[in-house]
Formats: sequence, structure tokens, C-alpha cells
Amino acid sequence: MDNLRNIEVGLIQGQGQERGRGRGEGDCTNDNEEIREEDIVMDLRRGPWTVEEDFTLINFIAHHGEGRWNSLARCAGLKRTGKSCRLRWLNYLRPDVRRGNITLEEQLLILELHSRWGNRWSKIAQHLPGRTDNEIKNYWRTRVQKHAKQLKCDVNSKQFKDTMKYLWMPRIAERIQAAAAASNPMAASSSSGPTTTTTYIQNQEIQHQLPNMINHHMSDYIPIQLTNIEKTNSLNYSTTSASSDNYSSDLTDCCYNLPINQSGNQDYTQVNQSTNQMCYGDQSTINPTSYFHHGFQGFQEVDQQNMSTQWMDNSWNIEDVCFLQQQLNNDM
DNA sequence: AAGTAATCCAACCGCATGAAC
DNA sequence: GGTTCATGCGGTTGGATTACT
Repeated sequence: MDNLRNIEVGLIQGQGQERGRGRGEGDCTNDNEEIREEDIVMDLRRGPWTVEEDFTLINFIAHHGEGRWNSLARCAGLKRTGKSCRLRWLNYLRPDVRRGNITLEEQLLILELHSRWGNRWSKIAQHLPGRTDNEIKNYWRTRVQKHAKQLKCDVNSKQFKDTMKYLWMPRIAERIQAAAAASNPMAASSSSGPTTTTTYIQNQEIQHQLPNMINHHMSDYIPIQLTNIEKTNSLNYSTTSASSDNYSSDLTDCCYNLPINQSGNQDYTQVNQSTNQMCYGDQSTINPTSYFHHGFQGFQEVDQQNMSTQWMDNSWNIEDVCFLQQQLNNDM
């Protein structure tokens, strides 16, 4: 880095000389500077990075360190802007960048932190080591906002936030626990949260919070006394077979796999109440958590009996989604 | 198999901020 | 105090890939 700084000092000094002089009266240095700037503008590459460019950037940073991106780009011989180099390094080439699907733990964390801080992507990313703000932002836009759009909900609306809080986050929390149970039944039986699933949470504060988050969202499943009808229905609610290979899944499952009765016909009375509650946030009627609770009960019973779950087969169909949208529209 | 739509994500852009001059 | 530059952040875009018809 010191080498780079030395090089940079020269460049900055050159720029300093350039300032304070009027255009057209420059000496050789100034001319060179202007030509160089022009060349940079003319030759600037854009678009996807090549392997060679990546190699050059990695190599240069390995020897000189990162920072001072504009001069780094020039000194490394990259026909890229400093911004472009910085972005490429931070979002892709850095050795500690994690690739691959966002895990359930990370999904839960993102939803939780976003509910606290909003679109503060870099702040959120600080709590997900190896994940970049860009990646989290993309996740949010492609996965979360997509569902808001499908439900014709504003992503910042109370309805949508309630859906996240009372439906999706508990669902994710449940699946984290279920995955932990699947991989280590003994450990997962305790209430201390997932101990066997792979988490990449290194931040101490968040590390301690994650089990609490899971327990917090799981606490939405306060056991209730089911009526006979509910018991019957609960056995047939579609849900996922939450296993460790579900890590790549997203909110789609949580969004569309909502309870239906055994006959295959939607119990609109029940669904209606629940969706109204879920989407309208009316605390005076059925609590939205009970809506999800039904699904969870179903999951427990199905899972306990080691039956093959019909996660997708019994999932909500397009009519259900339309119905949900209709309810939302009526409210708007 | 071909055309089209949807999805994903790397990269870009504009703006804000702070440091250096 | 004004200007320039570097950096970081959040929003947006566009091309590659995948899914669907």
C-alpha cells in the first residue's frame, strides 16, 4: 500500500500543479495530464469484467493493497474507473466474499434487520459477513419485493410488513429449527435455537440475537386449543418437509403454501378471516399468528407421523392468490 | 426446437459526504 | 471558504440465464 501511496503522491502533486493554472497555459506535465485524462475517457472499458482484468486487479491489490481506486486503476493498467474497480473488488473478488444461496438464517436476519433499519443495505451487510450490500439489496428486490408486487401490496405498507412479521419470519424461523432438528434431533429439542445448522454469523451481537430472533418468531406459535374442525384441517394443511436441503428456498413457500382443507376446496370462511387479518392488520379479530399457527400444527403432525408432506401439491393455487389480492384490493 | 417472458445479479449511475488542497 | 477528489451508499439498468408456451 505504501508503494501505491508513493505513486499516488506523485499523481496528486501533478494534479495540484494543474490546479491554479489556467487552461491552455500548461507545460509539458499539464499537457500529459490532459492527454492522459482524455485517453482514459476514450479507452474506458465498461460492462462485464474479463478474467484477465480480474487477475490484474487481484494481483495489484495483493501487492499494493486496496484504496485510492482511481489511481489504482491507472497504475494497474486497468481501463476501468476507480469506482468500477472498487465495486468489482468489494462485490466479487474479495477473498472473503461468500457465494451461493442466501441461507434461511441469513434470510431471517435480513428481514429482521430490514424491519429495523430499512434500506440501509451496507449496515445490514455488516451483520452478514461475506455478503455484500449489493447481494442483500438484490435479494430484497428480487425475492421480497416480488411477493409484495404479486400481492399488489406496497412493500412498505403495514399489511405487507405484518405479513412478513407474522407469516414469513415465523415460517423461516420454524424451518431453521426444523432443519436443526433434522440434522441433530437431540440438540434441536432444546430451546436454544439452531446449534447444528451451518451459520455464518460472526458478529457477536447478532450471533447472540439470532437464536432469540428464532425463538421470538417461533413464539408466535403459542399452542392453542384446536377445535375438532381445526384439528381435522390442521392435519391436512400443506407445509414443507423442512430439511437442510431447503436452504436455497425463498419466501415463495411461505407466501403461497397456505392452508386448505382436506377436500381440496379452500375453506374460504377460514381463509377469509385469516387473510383479512393478515393483510388488514385487524387485531380485534383472529390474530394473524393463528393463521400461521394452523400451518405449523399441520407441519408438526405430519412430520411426527413421518408422512410424506405434500408441500407443493397442497399449496395454494392461483385462485387463492387472486382471492388474497382481491381482499387486499377491497381494502385499498 | 424456437420464440417469448420472467428472473437474477453484476455493473453502472447519481448523489452525499468528508478530506485535502 | 471554495473547489476538487475519493469514497461510499442506494437506486437502477441491462444482459445472461432459465422457465414457459
